[in-house]
Amino acid sequence: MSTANPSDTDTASPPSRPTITLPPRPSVEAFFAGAASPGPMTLVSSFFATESATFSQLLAGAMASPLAYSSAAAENYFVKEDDVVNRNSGFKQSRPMNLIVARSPVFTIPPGLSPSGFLNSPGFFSPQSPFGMSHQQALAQVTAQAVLAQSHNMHMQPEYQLVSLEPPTERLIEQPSFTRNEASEQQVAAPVSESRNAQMETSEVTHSDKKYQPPSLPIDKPADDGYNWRKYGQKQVKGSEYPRSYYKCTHLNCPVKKKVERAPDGHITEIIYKGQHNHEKPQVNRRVKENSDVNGNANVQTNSNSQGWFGNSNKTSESIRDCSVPESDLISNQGASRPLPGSSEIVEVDDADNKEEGGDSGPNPKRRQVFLC
DNA sequence: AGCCTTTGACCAGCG
DNA sequence: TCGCTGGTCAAAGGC
Repeated sequence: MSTANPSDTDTASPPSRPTITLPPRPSVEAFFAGAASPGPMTLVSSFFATESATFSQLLAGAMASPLAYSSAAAENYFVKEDDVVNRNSGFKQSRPMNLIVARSPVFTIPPGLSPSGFLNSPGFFSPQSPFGMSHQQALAQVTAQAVLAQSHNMHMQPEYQLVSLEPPTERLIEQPSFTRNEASEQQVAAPVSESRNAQMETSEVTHSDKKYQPPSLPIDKPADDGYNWRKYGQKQVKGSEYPRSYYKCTHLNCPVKKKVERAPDGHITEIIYKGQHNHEKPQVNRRVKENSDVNGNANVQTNSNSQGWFGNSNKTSESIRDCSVPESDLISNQGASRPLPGSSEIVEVDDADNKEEGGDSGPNPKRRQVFLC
C-alpha cells in the first residue's frame, strides 16, 4: 500500500510523497518538500532533532527580538501553534513550554506566507544563510519573516485566504473522501500538518479579532475534515517510517475509515480514505449549525463536498471546513471564499475508477488521490 | 456516563 | 503450511 507510489503521474514535481521520500523530520520540512533546498530545513531539522536544549536557548534570544513579539497577532499565533504542538507533538511532555511556544514561528509557515515566498526569501535561502549564520540569527530571521508575513496578510485578506490557508502541507490534507464524488479511497499525501488548524485559527484571530479558542480536537486527530473519527488501531507498517493510525467515522453505520501516517512530531505524512460517508458532516459547532447556511453549505453536505475541495472555484466556507478549519473560524470567515488547493497538485493515482468521477455516478471503491505539494 | 485513545492480540491475505 | 504483514478487535484507562 504505502509502497505503491502513486506519484508517478507527477513527473513535474519531486517525489513529494512523504510516505516514501520524506525523512523523519518536522513537518515544516514538508512545506519545502518540493523546493529542493535543504538548507533551512536542514537547519530547522537539526534544531529539532538534535539541539533542543540549544534550540531553546536560541529561542530565548530570538524571542527577545522585537520582531518576534511585535504584535498581538504574532503572539496569538505562537500560542496557538503552541497548542497545536502540544496536542500533536509526541514531545510535548518532554519539551519545555517555552521551547514549544517558540517553535511555531519557526517551524510552521504562518498564514499568508506562501511556501514559495518563504523559499524565495533572501533570508531563508540566500546562499549565505542559514548556514552562514548562527542558529540564532537564522531563527530570528525566520521568526521575523513569519511575523511580517502575518502582518502582511492583514492587508491582503483574499489572498491570504488563498495562500495562507494552503501551505503545501496543509492544503492537501484531508480531504475526505467525498469530495467530488465521494471517492471510496483516497490518499492524501503530503505532510499534512495538524498544525494547520492552528495556523488557520491563528490567522483568523489575526483577521477577525476573534479570541483564540483552543482547538478541541483530540491529540491524535488526524485532521479536522468535518467528520468525527475514532481511532481504532495503530500499527507500525513496514516500509513506512511512521506508525499508521486507523480511524473510523463515528457516525452510525458510516463505513468510512481512514489511515493516517504521522511523523513523530505529530505531522501527518499520509492519509488514506476508504469508503464513503453516508451522512452529512456533523455540525460540530452549533453556532455553525444554526447559521449553517450562510453559504448554504451546511445543508448540502451530503453529496458532500461535491463542491468542495477539489477544485471548485466556488469553494466557500465549506471548503474551508473541509480543510479542517475550525468551525468557529468558519463562521468568522464565512464571507470569504476560499480558493482551493489549486496550487497544490492533485494527482489521482488511482485505479481507473476516476472516470466515474463526475458526480454521483457512484462510489469509486478504489480511488486514490494523492495530493502533492 | 459516554466517548476516546492506547495497545496487545487476533485474523486474514499473500508469497 | 508457515511466516510476514496489514488491518481490526477489544480491554483498559483517561478525560
